[in-house]
Amino acid sequence: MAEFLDLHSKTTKALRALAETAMRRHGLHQGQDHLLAALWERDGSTPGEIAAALHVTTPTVVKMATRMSAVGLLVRRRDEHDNRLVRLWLTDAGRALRGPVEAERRSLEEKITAGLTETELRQLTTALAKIYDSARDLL
Amino acid sequence: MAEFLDLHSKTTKALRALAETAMRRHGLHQGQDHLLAALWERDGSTPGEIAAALHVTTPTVVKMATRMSAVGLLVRRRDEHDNRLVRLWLTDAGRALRGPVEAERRSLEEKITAGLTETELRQLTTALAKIYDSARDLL
DNA sequence: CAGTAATCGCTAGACGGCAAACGATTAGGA
DNA sequence: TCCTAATCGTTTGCCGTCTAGCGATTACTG
Repeated sequence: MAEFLDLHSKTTKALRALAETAMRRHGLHQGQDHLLAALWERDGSTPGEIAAALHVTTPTVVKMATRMSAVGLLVRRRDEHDNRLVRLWLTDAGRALRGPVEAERRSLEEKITAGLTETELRQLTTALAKIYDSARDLL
Repeated sequence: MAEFLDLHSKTTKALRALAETAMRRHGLHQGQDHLLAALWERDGSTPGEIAAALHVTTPTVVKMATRMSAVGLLVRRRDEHDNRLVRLWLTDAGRALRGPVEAERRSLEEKITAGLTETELRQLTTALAKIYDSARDLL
């Protein structure tokens, strides 16, 4: 009964736990690395843009930004031309995490996929992408 | 950069959203169907047992049980022989959801995997199981 | 040009999830 | 037998996530 969904769910929880302990080593909470990644890619993005990039709602980004701002990873600043907008800017501390965090993430991916051959991994990625597309269509 | 992890993360969010709207049709919140499933399988389980079955911590089950008890899906009762234990028992309302919820879950699984051939689905399941095993080992 | 509509970020409140600490009960050993 | 250790459920507090609703600013339209 719902074989794939159950397996996916279990895997998700295990991967989340791994990612969490990995990121905690750098003083981050689960998901905060993704927010940072968005800023590493485009510093000064707005909460709305980041939310779209992370497949998350705006309030989620707002809350995370507040906490991350409190620990000095980024700063909030209103846009000069459009006063509705807020832009998030990395601090030196936020920028400094890029190397270590990206390495950590690559390392995790490698460990996780170590048991698969190249072919298996390619097939897995392709099939999972199809699942993702189906899910998006049903949304 | 972390190709598989990113894809998996996106897919998880999409599937979660789908499962949530599906279960909301039956008045349930995300994950509550799993707790019910554990009781359908073995009514009178303890929070600890359910937590283990769901790959979740005990406090999570306790909170969910409190809410689900408030809406009349189950009842709490202390074990007669061991007063440390609490057992969760389904109400008629909780039992009545089994058919519809299981059908909903099967339907979702079918829709999600409709784009894959039998072979692709089998390969996907096998590969994902390997990922899961790797993750568990690293935990 | 004025007023309405659209766009944004934010707050409030709820839920699933976790770790840590607490209290009560039972089991086991000196 | 009594005292300690193990076992459980629960509480507390935090984080990520969502929906709904609010307030402010900008854009558009008559």
